[in-house]
Amino acid sequence: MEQQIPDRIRIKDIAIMAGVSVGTVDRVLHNRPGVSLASAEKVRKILKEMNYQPNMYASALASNKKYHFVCLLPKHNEGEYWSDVEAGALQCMNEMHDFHITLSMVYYDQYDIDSFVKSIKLVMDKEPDGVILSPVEEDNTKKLTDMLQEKEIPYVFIDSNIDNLEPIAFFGQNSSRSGALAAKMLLMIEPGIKEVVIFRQIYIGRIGTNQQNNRELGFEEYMRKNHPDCELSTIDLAMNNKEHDMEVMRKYFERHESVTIGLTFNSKAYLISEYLQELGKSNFRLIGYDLLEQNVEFLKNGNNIQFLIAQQPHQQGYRAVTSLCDHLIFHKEVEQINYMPIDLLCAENIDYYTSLNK
Amino acid sequence: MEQQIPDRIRIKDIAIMAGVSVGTVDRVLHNRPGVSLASAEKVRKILKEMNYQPNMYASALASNKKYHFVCLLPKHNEGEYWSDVEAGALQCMNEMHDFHITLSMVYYDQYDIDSFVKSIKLVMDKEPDGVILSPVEEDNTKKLTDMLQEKEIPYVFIDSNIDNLEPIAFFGQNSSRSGALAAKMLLMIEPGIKEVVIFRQIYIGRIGTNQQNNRELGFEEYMRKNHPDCELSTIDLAMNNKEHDMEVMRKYFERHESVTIGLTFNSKAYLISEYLQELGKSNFRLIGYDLLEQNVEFLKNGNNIQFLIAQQPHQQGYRAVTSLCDHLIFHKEVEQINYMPIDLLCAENIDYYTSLNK
DNA sequence: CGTATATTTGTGCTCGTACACACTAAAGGG
DNA sequence: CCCTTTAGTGTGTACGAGCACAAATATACG
Repeated sequence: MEQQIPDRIRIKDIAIMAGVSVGTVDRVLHNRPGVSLASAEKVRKILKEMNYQPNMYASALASNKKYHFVCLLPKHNEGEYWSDVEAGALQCMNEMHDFHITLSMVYYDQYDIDSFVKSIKLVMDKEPDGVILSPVEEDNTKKLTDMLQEKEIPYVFIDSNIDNLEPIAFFGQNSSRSGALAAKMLLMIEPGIKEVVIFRQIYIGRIGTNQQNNRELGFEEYMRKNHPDCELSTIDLAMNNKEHDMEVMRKYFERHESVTIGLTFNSKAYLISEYLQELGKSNFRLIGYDLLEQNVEFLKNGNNIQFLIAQQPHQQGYRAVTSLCDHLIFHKEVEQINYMPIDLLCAENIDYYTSLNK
Repeated sequence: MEQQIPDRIRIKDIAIMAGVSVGTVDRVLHNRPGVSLASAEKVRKILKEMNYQPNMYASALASNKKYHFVCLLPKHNEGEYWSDVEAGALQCMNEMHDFHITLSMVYYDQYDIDSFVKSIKLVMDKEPDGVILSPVEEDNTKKLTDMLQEKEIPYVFIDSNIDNLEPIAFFGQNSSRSGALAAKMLLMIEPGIKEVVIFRQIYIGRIGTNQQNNRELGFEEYMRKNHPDCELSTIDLAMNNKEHDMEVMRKYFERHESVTIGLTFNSKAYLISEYLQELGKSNFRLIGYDLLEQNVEFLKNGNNIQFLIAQQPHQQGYRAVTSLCDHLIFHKEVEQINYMPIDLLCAENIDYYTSLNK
């Protein structure tokens, strides 16, 4: 009925047991040269036997090593998706401050390839000990990661992963699976659905992550398997040009009067809801992504948005910093592929979600 | 585009600025006597101005204080709900080990009032510095909390809260709200539903938490408001007496042939699914609670269970320990009421949930 | 065999905080 | 006026680990 853990073994204890001094144990622990093979093996054996775990607080205190991390994210405004990621990373940095960690942000323009390429230099100039980034497509991302790899600087991917590159960790959602969940909820809302529309955000010259695409692919696959009779139509929107978008919407609904349910695989559900309101379609139902303040508001008020699928961006940022610390400071194994939960929010459970994830 | 935090101010720095020695600053920080009013105020002023934050690692290192926590939970088997809570608490203890924290478990029999009363002495005998418990009904819980309060031992409630008592923190779900979510999902599965059945777990002489009841109440209220025409029937099951339960089920379905959807507000959905299978009702649909291994298995395989509502028990245990540490060691404000997220799981998103919450 | 040079091992100070103890200065008592 | 008391203040050591440097031992070479 009880569980206790004995007082921890110190370097000193190991030294005594091995019949050497703390200095020698220290050298073994840090793989520093200047230890005879005999001593080294004796110490290593006892370390293993005793399952020595360093007191990382004492270690951080004694160590003068400073670690500087750089976090490279798309430029964003307050309240947008990326600001949650950033907040998570900053919070973790603050909590880890006594381990001599600092973190600086670098931003690139998601819609401008040059901007990312330029930011590579900005990142390298800071001589980081670790980098967190939201990757763009493979070729340009590789330009950065190759430089990092050469200098043996570990890096972490956030949001989307690239198979051929080797981050120490990736945090993000399994997009195609979350698309499947969207499909499942769609079929719950309207089991016999005949036609559904996907509101796409289209960028010109975008160096986009392919989250949106993968979600859509996962959605399509699920629909093909479970409800192949449903017709899938799409609307391509700019999302930053209201006149253009409204025109496109109007045209679409002229020919598709009967469509009353739609999805959007980006985070702009609130915007589409605004469009829909303006078109007098307040009964149109939407499934969207990400808990932007505006999305949440529309979800709560029952304005079109039925469900939002979320992926704990704050946690992603937080854990990205954590994994760099684990890797560099605590020398712990770091799990490489970390899929975040696919959270399903509606008006009934949204209130208790946000409180814990900020 | 950059954010840095300056090196932290130390006690030494404060001492110099205040024109006193570190000893004096130390006395002020710990509210120890032996400081003149003038010095005390000078130091306090500078502490505030400089927003001094102690290096808690150095502090833990220097301090010889040991903290022993006791966690009082219902007796349980591996894989049941409470084992997740326990695992979370133990994990946190391990991570906090260098702060000289130990944790011991005490269990009581959920179905035996005496057992809880007896466990009170077991808890007190350990002379804990903090206690985590899953409360029973008010009167008996108060017997313990009064003793704790008298010795000024802080305590944390897990799972359910009791309004008149004063834990430093509570972690649990808003049960009635989660009942509302269950109702919402029910109405999605079958919008025009005419009758639904609630599978109740009935204890004889139980000193139960009232989670199950509150969920049911929340469910009923939501139904009354949004779909008053639906008839709500109930089946009272023992859940530990198959013959009896099967008999009750058979009788029920003789008179309610057409009911094809049900809910259970306890964690035994898998058991009901087993019963249903045996009755040849594989198309019956269920909404249940808590991610027991068996529940998850049935959810994945599509055996009756459509949705499971979860509440991050592991997190509850983890954060309960955290809040005791924050309160006792780090002297941080602790949020008193902490509602956990109401997580909604189905076959499509269950895989990515568990990985992060264990 | 003695000296120079590696190689290996041990010592001592440091990090920021806690706390016991030593010290100072002022007040009170004889 | 000296001695004790007490309030207020300062100092030194400890915590566990890291790391520079000193010390001791082993090896090489004339």
